[in-house]
Amino acid sequence: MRYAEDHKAQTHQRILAEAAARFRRDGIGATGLQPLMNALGLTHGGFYAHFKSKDDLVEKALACAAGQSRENARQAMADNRSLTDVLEHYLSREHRDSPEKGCPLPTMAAELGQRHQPSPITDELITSLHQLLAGTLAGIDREAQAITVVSAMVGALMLSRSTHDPQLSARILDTTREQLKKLADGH
Amino acid sequence: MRYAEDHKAQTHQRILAEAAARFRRDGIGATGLQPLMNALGLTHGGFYAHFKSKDDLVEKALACAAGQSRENARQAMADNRSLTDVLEHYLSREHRDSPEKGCPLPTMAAELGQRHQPSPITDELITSLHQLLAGTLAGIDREAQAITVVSAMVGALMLSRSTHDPQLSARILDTTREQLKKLADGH
DNA sequence: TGTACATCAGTGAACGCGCGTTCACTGATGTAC
DNA sequence: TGTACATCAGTGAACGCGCGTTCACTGATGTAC
Repeated sequence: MRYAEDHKAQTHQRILAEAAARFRRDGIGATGLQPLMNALGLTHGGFYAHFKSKDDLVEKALACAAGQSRENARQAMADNRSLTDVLEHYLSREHRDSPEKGCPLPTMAAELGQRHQPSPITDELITSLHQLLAGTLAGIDREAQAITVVSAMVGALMLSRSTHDPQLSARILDTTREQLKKLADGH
Repeated sequence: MRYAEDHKAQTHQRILAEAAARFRRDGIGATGLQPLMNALGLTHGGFYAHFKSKDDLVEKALACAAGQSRENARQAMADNRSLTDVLEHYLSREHRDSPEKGCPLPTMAAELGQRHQPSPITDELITSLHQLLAGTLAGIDREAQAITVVSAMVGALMLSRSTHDPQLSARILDTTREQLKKLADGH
């Protein structure tokens, strides 16, 4: 069959979106191309009409997820959103339970460090989070505090996902969130 | 050849130690049994004389690494070590650059959350860190602060390993360390 | 002292499987004449 | 209007590879008689 003019571009985007979701949910190594394509109703052979290799997909899917993250950050800064707002979103049950829609760092940071050819996207992701948080803080220490808050946010989310004990998971999430909120009024 | 009486037990321990190192350095999924055994001068077939399966090894190697961690924590508490001491050890260049000898959480936490049959060892690791940090803090908030500090420590170490930019890596490590030290004198 | 046998940590070929990747092909459509 | 051809997104068999796992075997030693 002949397809609509933008059909291939649409398929390309669908692969990208599905990959961005799976990489964030399962990690890069645990995500196979065959299951990914099948989930979209396609066969695996067609993949290479869209991407040079799995590595190419990783790069582009990460850029896609990072773009969403950066857009979120931009929006939050434009809205002049508070530290409390950001924390209540990042350290929420929803974010913990839907990694496929959230921040790539808690699931992927460990794997990204091991990649042979490093990409600047990891750094951009981290620094865009640093900037977002610095925007919610005040005082001469705000940049240093922002770095610490980001470390705590990413760490807490990862740890709250790592345990199968619902109580421990909730305690990490809730306690870290409430403790970090205290930084809002100039510590 | 006939071996010394404890020869097999020694080999068992060597496999365990090598696995505990590789899991922490490369992650579980990226660690193959064949390369692991070859690194010890053995062939892969012999593995199953020592462990039921890779999953069995993961469980026992994690218990081994967690035991070291717990022993570290016990020692630190017995020595009445300060928050500064703990932070300078955990958020050091050495710890960042030698994951195979350090805390399993920054490398493995994301993978551990995905495991089919959960083990209590992840939780024990996290709570033993919580207790260690609570011991270095004072005030009514010390337990809550301990949870936040552990999140920040694990997050900062993972993020400092995830970037290939030495400056960003050092900034995350140093800034988080110095910021967290401020909690020592009752915030 | 010498021979036959038991022990057992480790060997290495083989298994099925899923991975990333390649490629000749399909088949519905648009275009040319 | 009808036929031949070009297009091209997607198909699916096949590739080599490393994985976890199994198992018949090796070969140096200790033991029995």
